[in-house]
Amino acid sequence: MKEMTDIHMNEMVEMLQEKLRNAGIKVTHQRLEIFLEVLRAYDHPDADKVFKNVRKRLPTVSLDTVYRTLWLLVEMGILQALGNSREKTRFDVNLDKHHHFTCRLCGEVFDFHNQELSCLNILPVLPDIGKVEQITIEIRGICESCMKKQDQISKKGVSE
Amino acid sequence: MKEMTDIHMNEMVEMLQEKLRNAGIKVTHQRLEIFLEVLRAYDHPDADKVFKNVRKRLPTVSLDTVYRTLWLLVEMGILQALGNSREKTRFDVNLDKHHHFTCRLCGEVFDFHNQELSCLNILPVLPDIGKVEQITIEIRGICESCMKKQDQISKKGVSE
DNA sequence: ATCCTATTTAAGATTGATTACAAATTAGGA
DNA sequence: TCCTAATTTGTAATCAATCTTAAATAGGAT
Repeated sequence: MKEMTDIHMNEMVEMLQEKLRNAGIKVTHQRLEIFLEVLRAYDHPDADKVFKNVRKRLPTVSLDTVYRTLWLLVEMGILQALGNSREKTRFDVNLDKHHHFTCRLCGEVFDFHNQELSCLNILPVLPDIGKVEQITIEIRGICESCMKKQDQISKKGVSE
Repeated sequence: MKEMTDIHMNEMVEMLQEKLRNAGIKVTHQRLEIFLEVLRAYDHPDADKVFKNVRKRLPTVSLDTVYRTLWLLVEMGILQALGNSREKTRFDVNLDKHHHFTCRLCGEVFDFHNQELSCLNILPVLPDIGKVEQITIEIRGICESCMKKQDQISKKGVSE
């Protein structure tokens, strides 16, 4: 799917090294190999698959390092994590079309309605991909109540 | 958030009873109480929260029953499960705007681009809710390759 | 009301992903 | 090169969720 020349890969790894250095984070061969593995992957590998493949080149790498590195790269905006499997499954009465806003601070989930989202016109069949059965739209951010709390804290910090 | 009168609740419970009976599934007070608990909840509770609250009324209910019932109701289309916490987290190089199509049969994830999705105009601040930081759109369905496999199987079944 | 079967309970074991910890190693500046 | 704090390693723990078994319970068809 994703064509990636060796030259392009080298550029990406150099970019990573620079970002790490700028952030004062050590450039270890583990981190580079783990990043390379995700780059190289045609699919979207899970942590265990990355672990197994990196092990072929670094036989002593630990699963822990793979997890820590992957999430580090996500925090740095270099990778993205698909799905929200770290959260517990929540259950909701299946009423009319509505969407969910999850606060990343308190974890609360709020319903909201949005004309544009509800009227999304996704073809029932995506060419060359498959048949669409379900569209999930999840919005994440900070809820009003948590924003107010943050404001109060930052005001306190300034006034002191 | 979700206003639900007692009358409305009764209607919903009757609807559930009818659906259970039509499906030949026994109407137990456990199932009704668990459904009622999700109905009553202003938020979107996880299984453990449902369990703890139902226990207040049915002190002997087991966690196992709560899980079984919640997923039963999801299968019947009466509840929906938020998030995909049953799947492992996958990692992807964070390139340009693209979306993901997950095949529910083989689990493969495919990238695709969609003008309409990429140009979605969500307000950065949802009134009365909070600040938007991230929009995730996940499409689920059956990929081409799995559809072909299914076709072959059904043709085989007919020709025999 | 009776009977058959689905369902629930209880308590524990299991799975599978993810994270925590102490000890050993290493990157990178002085 | 040396030093030190950051990082990694290997193992063990955690956590949600599921399964197991056997016994008890309760729907609902007749």
